[in-house]
Amino acid sequence: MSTPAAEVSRRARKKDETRTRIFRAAVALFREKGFEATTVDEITERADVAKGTFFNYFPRKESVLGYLSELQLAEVEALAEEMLAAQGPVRRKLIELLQRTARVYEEDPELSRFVVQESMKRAHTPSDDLHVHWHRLLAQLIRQGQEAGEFRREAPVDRAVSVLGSVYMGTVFMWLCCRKGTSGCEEAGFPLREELAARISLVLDGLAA
Amino acid sequence: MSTPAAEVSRRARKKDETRTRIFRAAVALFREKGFEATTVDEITERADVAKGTFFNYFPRKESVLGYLSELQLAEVEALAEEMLAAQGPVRRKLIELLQRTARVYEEDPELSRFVVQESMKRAHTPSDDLHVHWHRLLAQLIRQGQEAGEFRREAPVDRAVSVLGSVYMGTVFMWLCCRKGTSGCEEAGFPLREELAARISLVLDGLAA
DNA sequence: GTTCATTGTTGACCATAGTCACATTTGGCC
DNA sequence: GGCCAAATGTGACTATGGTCAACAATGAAC
Repeated sequence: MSTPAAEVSRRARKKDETRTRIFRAAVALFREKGFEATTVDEITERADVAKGTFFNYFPRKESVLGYLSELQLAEVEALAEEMLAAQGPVRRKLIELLQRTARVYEEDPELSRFVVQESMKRAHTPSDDLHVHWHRLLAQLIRQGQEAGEFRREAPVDRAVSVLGSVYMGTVFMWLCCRKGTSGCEEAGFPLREELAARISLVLDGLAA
Repeated sequence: MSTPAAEVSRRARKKDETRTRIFRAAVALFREKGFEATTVDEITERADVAKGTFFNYFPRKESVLGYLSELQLAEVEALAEEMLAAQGPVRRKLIELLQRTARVYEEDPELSRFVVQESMKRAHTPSDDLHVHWHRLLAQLIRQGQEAGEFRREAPVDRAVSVLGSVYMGTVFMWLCCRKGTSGCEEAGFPLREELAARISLVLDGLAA
């Protein structure tokens, strides 16, 4: 073919395969022995590539976590569109969206702690496409609420998104750090989805009397 | 003396001196060349101690940042007490407290980014005395607001503190990442104290109509 | 099938955070 | 002063994340 073979040239395929192999090996090891305890050497050994190859695909060890959260966010994107299109009070849709998004962390909280930490580092750099997109989706939902007369129109949408985002991230991260079994926390922590709903409700209703 | 010499034995003094010398050298270097670009070797060289000594006082390079934020928080503590005792609407006191607390980050935003990042890592572990204390101070202020009839009594104090804390941290961190000159952000960012006040107000008044 | 630029792979190499067994200092006790 | 246990200091050493110059595979053009 003389065209650049729209993403299916042998090269592109091999490249994708290699990235996936490295990614899979890395995540598997992270789950088995923890993020910090896993070395890049172990990852490349399991993925059957040289060490240098790892850094061709992921500039830093932590970048694997970034890629993981990209995949996770992609899954949630469909959900967000669904919520935007759904009927019913925006308040309920907002809370349900965030609750269902948070579910992914419940699968592997230990690893998620590092994923979220990495996310937070990048979350606020305006050049991060991932979070810009997420921000935009939330913004649409808020605007929907304003148009429906459910939310106050004076509140700037961007500010509202930032506040809700902070509360979402803060809640998730606290839950990840406070679960039973986490070092420095023997007590049972709190139920993530319930607390998330409660805190978002608090923001919606306001603390003032 | 036969008593343990209430913290002023020669040993204790020397220990303190050494810790301070290491701390000062570290912070000076962080400001000069950035946190990541500074090596532990450089720090110990400037402080005139062996490398191992550094790790006697700070288990990890990042711990220096933790100690720095302890010192900063201690300064702010007096301010918090002052606010608790002051007259006037709790809303205003709360906003002023957070605004004035945030000021410390404006002095050296570049370094503060790492300080705050480190803080966030520890912020949510229940065993961190520093943040427990901060949490308690905020809680007292909120309770004051409830008793004055300014804040809703149904809202659990702990939840309110967590929400306000998340918004505070999120705002500060976003500002630190989005200032003019930060990589990936040419635009001017936003004025920290104004945005902080606006977001806290949003939480107090609620987003719902 | 030969050539060649481009893209991808490799592993020896480097920098540095963090460890540890040993040396030194301290201060209480006789 | 001389002794000792505990606290503190030391720097050679290790482990590991990350770099890079050389090398190999690829595929387009002829």
